[in-house]
Amino acid sequence: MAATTPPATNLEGEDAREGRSPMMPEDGYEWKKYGQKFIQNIRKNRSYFKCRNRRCKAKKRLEWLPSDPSSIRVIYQGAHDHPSPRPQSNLEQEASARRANRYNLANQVLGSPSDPS
DNA sequence: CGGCTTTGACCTCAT
DNA sequence: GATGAGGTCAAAGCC
Ligand SMILES: [Zn+2]
Repeated sequence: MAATTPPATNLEGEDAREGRSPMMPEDGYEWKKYGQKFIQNIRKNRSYFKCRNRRCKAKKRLEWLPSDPSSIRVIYQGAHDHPSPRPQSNLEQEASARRANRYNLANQVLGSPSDPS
């Protein structure tokens, strides 16, 4: 194999930083990731997000199976002190609000592709 | 320069 | 009293 060591052609690119952890799901707010841990209790991966606003105590956590990173569960904790600086989608925005109303003002669970229960 | 992401270490609570 | 799990903060690196 002559070990050519392709210098320029970065074909194999280690740029494959994708698929590791779910990207920041913009749901209408800005979040800052501050931790990630594997929960043994449910055998799931958990990502911890905090609202960009220091005044806001709203937190968000992403939970997904290491075997199925496609299905992500979003758990919102706390409430915001400021309106959404990021209009997401009239349709989804209403849906989100409706869901929150159905569950709690600070404790909702969203399913990724298809919501289970 | 600022801001965000990632990992490790540290803290706390329950058993 | 110690351990494990869960949760949070800080520092470094990168753009
Ligand atoms: Zn907020």
